[in-house]
Amino acid sequence: MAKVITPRSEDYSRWYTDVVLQAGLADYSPVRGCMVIRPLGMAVWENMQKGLDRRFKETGHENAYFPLFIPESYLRKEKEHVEGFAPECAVVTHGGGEKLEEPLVVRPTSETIIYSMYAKWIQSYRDLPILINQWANVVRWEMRTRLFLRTMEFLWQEGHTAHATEAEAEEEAIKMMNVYHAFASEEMAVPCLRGVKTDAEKFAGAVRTYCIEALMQDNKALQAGTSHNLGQNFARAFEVRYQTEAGGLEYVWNTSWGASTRLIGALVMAHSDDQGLVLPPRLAPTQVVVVPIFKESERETVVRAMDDIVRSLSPEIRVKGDARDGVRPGFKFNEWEMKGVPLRLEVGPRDLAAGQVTAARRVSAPGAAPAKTTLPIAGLRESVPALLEEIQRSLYDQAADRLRRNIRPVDTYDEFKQILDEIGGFLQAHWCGRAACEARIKDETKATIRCIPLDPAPEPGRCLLCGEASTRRAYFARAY
RNA sequence: CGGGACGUAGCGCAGCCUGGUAGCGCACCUGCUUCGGGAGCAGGGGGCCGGAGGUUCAAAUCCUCUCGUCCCGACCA
Repeated sequence: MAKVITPRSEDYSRWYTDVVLQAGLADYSPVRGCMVIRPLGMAVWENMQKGLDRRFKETGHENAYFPLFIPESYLRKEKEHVEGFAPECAVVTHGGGEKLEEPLVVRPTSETIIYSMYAKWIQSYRDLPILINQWANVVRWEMRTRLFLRTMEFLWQEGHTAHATEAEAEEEAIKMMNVYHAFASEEMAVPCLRGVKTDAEKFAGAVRTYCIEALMQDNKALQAGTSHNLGQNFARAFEVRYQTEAGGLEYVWNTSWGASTRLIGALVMAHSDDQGLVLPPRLAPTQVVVVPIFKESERETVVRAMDDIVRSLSPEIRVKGDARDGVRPGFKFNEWEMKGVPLRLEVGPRDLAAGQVTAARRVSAPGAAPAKTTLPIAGLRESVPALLEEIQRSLYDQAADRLRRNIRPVDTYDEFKQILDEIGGFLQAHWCGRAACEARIKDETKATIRCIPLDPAPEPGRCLLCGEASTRRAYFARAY
């Protein structure tokens, strides 16, 4: 990548787009606002799917699939839901050359169609809980779009559960927020804040929305996953009732939770640099690339050594050998760095003579110079996995350190505005709990309440804006 | 829909002010030499200069209209 754009510069947005396009994660589509996910981006998404799906299964969920088209009337059944989503819906009015009797909405989210089915499936308390997830695409007619972060169509998973009790639904909603949090930390190496949304920021139709919030390298926040306690709102709208053990008839309690291909955007903005994409080893489609270095006369020996190394690491490690002709090693180095491969092994005659390879990490340990090291060929099966783990850990540590340094308690509105403008990051400030104060702060500073921590250490204070009594701090930030 | 910018080769751009044979870099094709951090040389292919009208002997260039894209705002996983 020829560009030298620092992540904190004013060209951050341009830098992000360059990284995505040049690494080959995605491309613009002929339809404005839509995105083509290229094989590299899809492979990252598939790895994310594996990690999330494993966690969903471990917590007792099953996958199912519901239709893309939703009768328009379904969306109207829940008042807040339709008000929240109607403006961004794509609607099909014609099919088979005829005008449809009832327009079909292309799902912006699937609560309505799924809960209409749950109404058929649930009769008794013995049918509960229902714990279902679906992997799908959804469409939201966005005004302004950005690759991965906001596109008109995106891929995601949405979990939809039904429970017999309010407490069980609440527990589920919090559990799934924690699943997202663990996934982001352990696999994406992206540390996140956890908490609950304010009423103004919550999902249309939810009682409470829990979320995880990540911090990007330009110090703007990004919502990375949400989990909603829907109460009985949709159960009432779709008549989802069950007979209790005692014989009574009750509405079920629902949750829904989702995470999308936006996570790929989060991954890029959290780790990548001016060399291009940086992928954490656990999600990298290619974890190790082996680049042979040779003069023509040495070709056969060196390529054979490369093949041996690739074979010895497979299939536990996702490893590729790059024996392409006509491309010089320096070019390959830069290309694989641009594509985010976490670890590169260089094999040349000098290395072979010494029984070793030269190892170059895509990102060095914090503070360390980006120096190359050598590894004995005989021990690669042990040293490479260990090195990948170390890389994964150090990526997380760097991001966690950056997050920690960019959470600041703030007590006056002037200081709040100053830090927002000059530094950004998360600001912990007291808030009285009134929507009017929240709205005015958003209006005047573009900062929103990203979340309120679940277990705040009680701390009396005064609202940032109005000065009324407050018992805890909320996290504010400018966000994507 | 408000405010700003821009449409010239696949991509990125210069040329426009001051009208006169369509250019550069990257990419692509051929050949040789190269190969431990984005190779060098030589040769080559590729354009309705977004579209329409006008002015002119002559328009990428000047004028009018139009279409489209991008950025900033309102909406948002």
